[in-house]
Amino acid sequence: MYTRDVTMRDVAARAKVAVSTVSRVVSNPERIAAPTRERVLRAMRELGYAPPLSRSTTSGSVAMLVADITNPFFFDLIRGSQEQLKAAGFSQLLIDTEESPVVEASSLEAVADSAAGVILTATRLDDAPIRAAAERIPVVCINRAVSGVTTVMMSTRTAMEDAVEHLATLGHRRICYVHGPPVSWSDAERWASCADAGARLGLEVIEVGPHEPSVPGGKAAADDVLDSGVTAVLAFNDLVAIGILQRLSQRGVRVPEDLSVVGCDDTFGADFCNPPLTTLTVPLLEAGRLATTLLLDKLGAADLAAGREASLSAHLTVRSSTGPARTGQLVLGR
Amino acid sequence: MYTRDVTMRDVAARAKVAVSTVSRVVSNPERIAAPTRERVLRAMRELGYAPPLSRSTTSGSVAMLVADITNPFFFDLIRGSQEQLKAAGFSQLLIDTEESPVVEASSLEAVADSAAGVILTATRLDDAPIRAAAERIPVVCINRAVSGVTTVMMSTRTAMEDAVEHLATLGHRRICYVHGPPVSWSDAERWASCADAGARLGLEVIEVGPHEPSVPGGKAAADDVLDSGVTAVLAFNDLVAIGILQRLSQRGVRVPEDLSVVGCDDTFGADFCNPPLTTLTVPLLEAGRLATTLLLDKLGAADLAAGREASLSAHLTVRSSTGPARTGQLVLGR
DNA sequence: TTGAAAGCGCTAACAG
DNA sequence: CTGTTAGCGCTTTCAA
Repeated sequence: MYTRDVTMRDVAARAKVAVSTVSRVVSNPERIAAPTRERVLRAMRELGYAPPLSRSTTSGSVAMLVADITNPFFFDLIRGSQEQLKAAGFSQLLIDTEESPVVEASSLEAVADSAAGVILTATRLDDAPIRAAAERIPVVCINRAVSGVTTVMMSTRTAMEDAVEHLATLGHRRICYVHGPPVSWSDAERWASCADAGARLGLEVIEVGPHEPSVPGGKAAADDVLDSGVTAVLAFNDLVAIGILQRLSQRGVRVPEDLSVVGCDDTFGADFCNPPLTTLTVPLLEAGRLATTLLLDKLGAADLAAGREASLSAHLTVRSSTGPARTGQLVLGR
Repeated sequence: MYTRDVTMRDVAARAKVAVSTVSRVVSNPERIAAPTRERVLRAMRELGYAPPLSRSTTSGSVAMLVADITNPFFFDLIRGSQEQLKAAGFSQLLIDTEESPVVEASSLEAVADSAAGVILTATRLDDAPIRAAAERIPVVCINRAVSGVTTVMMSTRTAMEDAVEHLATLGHRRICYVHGPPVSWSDAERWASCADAGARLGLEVIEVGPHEPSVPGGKAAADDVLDSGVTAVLAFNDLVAIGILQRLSQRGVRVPEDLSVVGCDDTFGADFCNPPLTTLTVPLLEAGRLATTLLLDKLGAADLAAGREASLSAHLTVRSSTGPARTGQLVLGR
């Protein structure tokens, strides 16, 4: 009958006080004399009493699920969200789903009733569980369209096309794209952009992968790339590109003399790796900010001058709020 | 009187069922016929009913607080902890304290009653709040000694001494150490190691900083380093070292011809930056594992074959469990 | 499968 | 500052 393992009654008995006193120690500690309070707290510890958790204490937080906390791609998404959360007085719970839909599902389950809302970034989940979660708790997705769920998309289409065009200008006729995770929306969009631009420019575009979106994944991809006999490679992201660079260096292939390598996202590492990487910028910070603003809006916890008009549509493509410079720009190796 | 904004009674009325039915929908959904369940769920959504949170749903998680989620130093700490948590069926909550004691304190406060335990890594907090937290919830620190609180320390003393000796062998007579955060235990230990080794070998060792333990921090430090007229620099960590490398490259200073740079921690980026970085390995993965094992031990949630003997002491220095190779080893630039 | 009702854990009003 | 007590939210037993 609604029995807990150890109750306030037990604590009260051990501390020789009334239950109400125990109750007050939990909710209004300052209203209780220090010695009595100490006695009660000690009894709690000894009995292992866990006070009831009021939703208010725990719901001042918003969870952000990321596929790989070790992937710098997520850094600015995290930072952008943090900014907005801090301004609204919320705290951030980060969860690494380790690129696993299973871990992601159980994590989502776990935070669904401890956080006020959830931001799903580059989720590996099917539509169904995402919709199910969205019924229990406010959800915003980044780079994943699910009907009925608010979504922020970062398109890299034009930048990808610029990159392919750039390679064509350099004289490349046969290039390849290294796929990331099969379930990734970004991967699909990036591949489509490559294929389209290649067709338009009369280039032969080969597919390699899928591979893990990580440095080891890139190393694995490098051998496939060399076998394919292309002269340039576009990688799903910078991590993969860096992995390719490392493996090529091991095998004595020179970049860019023998092979051109282009990454994507312009994340941490792209600017100081060797040789410097050509990559595409993506408005990560802005996307993190916007997703969070949209979520806070759902929670009724934001004033939201910015981002309001965007929230009118459930599906939207982020555009940089700081001018056109940072959106999907091609950055040549430095 | 213990009133909630919206209760099961309200939901029951709207869905035209008994409260007990609503209760069952929350705790045993499968015991309720699908149509009734749908009606109840819809009423919940419409009224904004939030089911009571049972501790069990929420306490299957352990929080790890990190000073900067963007700092690769924490990657293996996170991964090591994850491994152990997964094995014990717990989930991980990551919190970025943004190098701020204020944010850290409030985050700690926030998770204290939503997580089963907390791991504090490289905390910027004073002893008092750490001890206070440890009274409410099981706490383990990494790289911070607080009496009465279980701690895992990663000493880099011998590796640091090796590094200084290595520089002396190369002929350097005047070197400097770039400080990280003033409150960091690691910083104090690293500086002490440098100073001792320098004195022993008759080198002049200059202090620079403190600087932010980040790439921008390293860039800022680089100018101070050049002004000091040394021929070699040991940085608090790899991020700072990489920042120094970048700034030196901008100013046309060659590494290692004009100036030797040594980092610390052998983190992501150290192996592919340009020029390659000489750095020190630290048993991060093992420390993350051990700290987590110790915490799970406190929770009575682990079988713990490994790490048991270590837990006998509240303060301990981690030694690599995978042989001597990874502990505090000097890694020359590749 | 569902409802009625009993009873538990907890809080809050009130008295001292 | 603390105990008594009424009463709320919720779960669970029991019966249909």
